[in-house]
Amino acid sequence: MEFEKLADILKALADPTRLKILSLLRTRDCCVCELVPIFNISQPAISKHVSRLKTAELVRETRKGQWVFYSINEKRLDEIGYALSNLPDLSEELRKLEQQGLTVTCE
Amino acid sequence: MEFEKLADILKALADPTRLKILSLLRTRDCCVCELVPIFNISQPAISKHVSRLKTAELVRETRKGQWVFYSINEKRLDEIGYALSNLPDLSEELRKLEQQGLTVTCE
DNA sequence: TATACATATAACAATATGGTTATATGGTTT
DNA sequence: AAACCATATAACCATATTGTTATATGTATA
Repeated sequence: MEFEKLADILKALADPTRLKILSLLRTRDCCVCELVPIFNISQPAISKHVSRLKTAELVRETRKGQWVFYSINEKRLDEIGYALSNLPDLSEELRKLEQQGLTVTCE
Repeated sequence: MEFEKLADILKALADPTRLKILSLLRTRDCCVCELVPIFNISQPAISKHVSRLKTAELVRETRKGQWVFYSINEKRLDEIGYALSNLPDLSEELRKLEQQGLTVTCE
């Protein structure tokens, strides 16, 4: 995964409210009106948080009557964990740097 | 790991420049003056990025003469991957919600 | 159809983020 | 001591983030 895209998904994860929402969704799918009383922020704030998670494909939504239920995309979460433990090999960049004589040698 | 702390570390990771710096450090330790020509941002910008990574304990620094070499803390990175795949169980919170009659049932 | 409820969007404010240039600090070398 | 090089910090700016309140939209129901 490219750095820009990985960074975007990490930004979606990098908020305590959104992490707690994801944790809650591990137990079961929830709709916005269930999440609101758990946090002390407004309904639009919760709505924006789940929307951010949806954009990053960390959750999916399903409308059921007047409610919209959100579910966690565990696969996406594992994908990110994997990407972090397997960051790309950039030794080629460092070799180029060396060819330009820009590396620091220091025994 | 608590949500606040995990979010802080994820914020440190959630930037393409910092992700690339971490990738470079996988190959070998680097000092700031080696990183600067790889990116087209200023030396102080790079300095602030590595400082952010250091605060999150994602890198460690070692002074060698006039240079400061940064090394990756792979353990920390794996820790985060693990935390993401094992978010806490908040079923208790949802049980409380149910007792308050705030859950939505919808067959 | 009118009303009610759940969710999303708009407009705004305060703060955080990521860059800049200028300058200070720490260590090396002449 | 003076000059030099690497790095960090300060002051600043533009933009992004995260919350607010007010309002629009979508669906169900009296």
